[in-house]
Amino acid sequence: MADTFDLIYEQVRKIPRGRVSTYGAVAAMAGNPRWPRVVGFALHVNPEPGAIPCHRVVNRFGGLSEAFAFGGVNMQRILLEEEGVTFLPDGRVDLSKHLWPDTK
DNA sequence: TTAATGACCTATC
DNA sequence: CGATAGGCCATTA
Repeated sequence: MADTFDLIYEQVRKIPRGRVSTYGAVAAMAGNPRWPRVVGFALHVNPEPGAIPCHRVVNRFGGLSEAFAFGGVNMQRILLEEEGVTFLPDGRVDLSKHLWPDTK
């Protein structure tokens, strides 16, 4: 059942606080660099919203998702800000400062 | 069962 | 270097 999803959830759960990761990165870390779309679906299902911080997962542009499963997109922005994430005036997350893992 | 779509990304020209 | 096109997995209808 939760075989492919479990890997994704595991990766998302490993995301440190105050940091954001991308679907492609999570998928790649999960062991499948061709699941960015499945990752989105996995988070869409979000069977454990209390253990799967989807708000820490953003797309390659740093833009959050519009179909947030927690309660609201604005709530996601607050959560990230509370965690210490910086938001750009464009409404995107500063991947250059919170992208995880830090590609350096 | 087949077909289409989707919280996307990577590769190539 | 920059831009464009296509493709992959899974799910749902």
